[in-house]
Amino acid sequence: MEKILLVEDDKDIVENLSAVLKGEGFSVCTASGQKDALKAVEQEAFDLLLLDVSLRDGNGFAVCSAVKGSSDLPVIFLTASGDEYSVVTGLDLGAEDYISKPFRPRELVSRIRSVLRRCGKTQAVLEIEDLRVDTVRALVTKGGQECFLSALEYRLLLFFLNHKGMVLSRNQLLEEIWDAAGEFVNDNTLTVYIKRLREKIETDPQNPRIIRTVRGLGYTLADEVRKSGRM
Amino acid sequence: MEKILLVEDDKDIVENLSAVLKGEGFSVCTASGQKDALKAVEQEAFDLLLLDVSLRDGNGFAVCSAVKGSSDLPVIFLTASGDEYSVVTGLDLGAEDYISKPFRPRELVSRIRSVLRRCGKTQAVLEIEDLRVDTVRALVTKGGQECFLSALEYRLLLFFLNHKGMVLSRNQLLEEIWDAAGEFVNDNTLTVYIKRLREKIETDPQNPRIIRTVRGLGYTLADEVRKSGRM
DNA sequence: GAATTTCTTCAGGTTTTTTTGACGTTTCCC
DNA sequence: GGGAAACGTCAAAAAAACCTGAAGAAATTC
Repeated sequence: MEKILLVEDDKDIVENLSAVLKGEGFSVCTASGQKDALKAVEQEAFDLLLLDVSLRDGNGFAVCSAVKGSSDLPVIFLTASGDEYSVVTGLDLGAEDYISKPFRPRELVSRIRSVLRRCGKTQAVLEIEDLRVDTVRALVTKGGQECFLSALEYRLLLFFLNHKGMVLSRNQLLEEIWDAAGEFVNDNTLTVYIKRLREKIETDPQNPRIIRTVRGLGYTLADEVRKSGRM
Repeated sequence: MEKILLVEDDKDIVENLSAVLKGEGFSVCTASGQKDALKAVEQEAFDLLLLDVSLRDGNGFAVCSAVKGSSDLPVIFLTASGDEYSVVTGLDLGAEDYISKPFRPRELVSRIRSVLRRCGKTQAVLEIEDLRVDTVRALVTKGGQECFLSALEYRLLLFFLNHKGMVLSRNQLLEEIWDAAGEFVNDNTLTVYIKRLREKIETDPQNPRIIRTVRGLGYTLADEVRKSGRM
């Protein structure tokens, strides 16, 4: 799952885009100003930066320069319509692409995909134990046998794989996987999905090795599989 | 892999474009002046020439004339924005297309692909199972029998073939096949087309092997045909 | 300008996924 | 042990995703 940092200070756009991108299977973080953006880039490893040209505390160019100076993180600018100057500047600063507002979400997604592909940021295969996830084909296999996951099961697994070793709280998971449209879902939905996922990917679903419960805190996908259950 | 010669003397552009094109799977050589360009064309066989109109040692037209005089190498001009005169001259000289700066990398890539296809410089025959697509003649056959596809059906199939193995989301397909002109189409249009395409190219349309549905994620064209469906 | 083909949409059906609520089990603390 | 919270299980209801056939628009062809 590719991580995108969206830097934009129009709340409506943030909300809308966030939902769309999550729906398309991206992991989205947001920042609303230059400072936040730079801090986020420093702290976390993103695969792509979606950068509004006009921010309250200055323009996006500064952010782009800073980022490009210290990494090869791909950048897509969001520009106001017909703002030729920004386009030129953006591309000069090494941005990979730009898109003018108003844009169709679909088109943006397609641009994002294209840029990610071009920059080789699309991680193709994730593995843990005898479980293999081919993210290009959306193909999950366990010991060579294909596991047929539903869309949400797949998304959940992907999120775990991209946060190996971290304990993910129930809330965090509900937000990331379900909150795409801003709705709330029953807390138990997550529990059910964990169960289903375990049934499909664990060797012994009653005694889960891959997705472990950390009582009171959440769930975690074992970074490396330790020998025994209990500690 | 198609070989492109990029003739341009702005170092930044060269660097940027080079990276983009390489990222998209092209082989790129560069030349910064008329002389270099002509020498390169003589010495190596390219599939396409990307030619800046304004070069330090004269304009790109001379290069174009020379090249067109002795070969059928396709040419795309890079022109300064709004420079109508160059556009006309370029096309008069037999150039296949032009694009004005500043341009979106993605757009250039799509133009390049389009020109290559038009000029038959791209892979001519695509195959899967007993299905053969001759992209030069736009001829599709299944087990020797011709399939009569409509323009959109053909475009859809081609897109699948060029993205073998990838799961393509409905949005992505709508964007690529339908949304090019900015219009929206009903989501079901895609569904209907998938059905029609399957009826024409699948051995058993009820049980599609070539274009598979990945519920919740999209469709995919199997890059190798696996034995069975469900397990 | 009528006929034909292609494209798009609609309405309805089928299947699968997603969500939920009721109830069981484990864990922890008093 | 009793009780409360956290987590697990199950099955049924609700919703979404996908498929299908037909019919109205739009474009092409003759």
